[in-house]
Amino acid sequence: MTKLMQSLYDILNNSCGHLKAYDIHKICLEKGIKGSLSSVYRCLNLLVEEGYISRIRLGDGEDIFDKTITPHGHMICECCGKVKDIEVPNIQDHLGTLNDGKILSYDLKIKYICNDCIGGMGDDK
Amino acid sequence: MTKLMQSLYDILNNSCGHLKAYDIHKICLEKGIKGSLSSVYRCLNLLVEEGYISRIRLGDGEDIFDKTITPHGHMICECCGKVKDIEVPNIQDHLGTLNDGKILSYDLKIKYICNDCIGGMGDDK
DNA sequence: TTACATGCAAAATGTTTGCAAAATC
DNA sequence: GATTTTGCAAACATTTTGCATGTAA
Repeated sequence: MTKLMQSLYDILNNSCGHLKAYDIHKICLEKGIKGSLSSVYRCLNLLVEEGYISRIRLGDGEDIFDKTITPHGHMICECCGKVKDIEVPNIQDHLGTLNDGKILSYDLKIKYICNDCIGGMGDDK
Repeated sequence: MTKLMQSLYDILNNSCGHLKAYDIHKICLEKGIKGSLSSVYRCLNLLVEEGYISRIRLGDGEDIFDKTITPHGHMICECCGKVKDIEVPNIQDHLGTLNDGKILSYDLKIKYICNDCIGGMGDDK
């Protein structure tokens, strides 16, 4: 675990938990930690490989890196882009009934409009 | 609906239902339908916009285009890459209990190893 | 003859890589 | 001094775009 890797890991863990590589890089610079975007990618990938964090492909733009490594779902607000983890208590049961092959992992992705955006309409993304 | 759009739509509908733009383009050429890859993308996007097909970001490489437009889950075999639609009967109930915001759509993605790959081990992707 | 569909090449995007320079042990 | 780790720029893969050309009503 290199110094940069440790810094990136800390940044992600002290955040909301869902950051894009670009955001992590920006926070780095703000904190005075130097590291190029490519190094950030490189280190994040290492962290993923070693199981410290996970990487999620949301579907529209960049991937996000997630401090949570256990399988879980994500709700993505189509309006403000916020990402929220969700528990998916029934999935495991459901998956248990599938008798084809061996499950490795799963991800439930829900697109929605969060209450903030419904309420305070107007603050478009 | 242009001629190319119609052809692409037909190709997708007469297939397993999950194809990459690249594959669709290849099938086009094989069938003697001329159309560049960029036109294929352009037309597929139009078909998506107009609700005839859907587009799914699997997570690793290219997107796939799906003839099924109703929300459903996908099982992706990590070994051979095959994609299988799955019913997710309990999800709807579960989503009903979330009282934050308004659900637009969802996608459950399950990575697994299919029986074919477990059985006939060796035919690596 | 006008509008629209297409092909081509170039741009855009997000990410990875090769290699030399720098930092670390 | 040897072995990482890094920065930079270039490569990369997938997808989109601009514009000139073609096709068809």
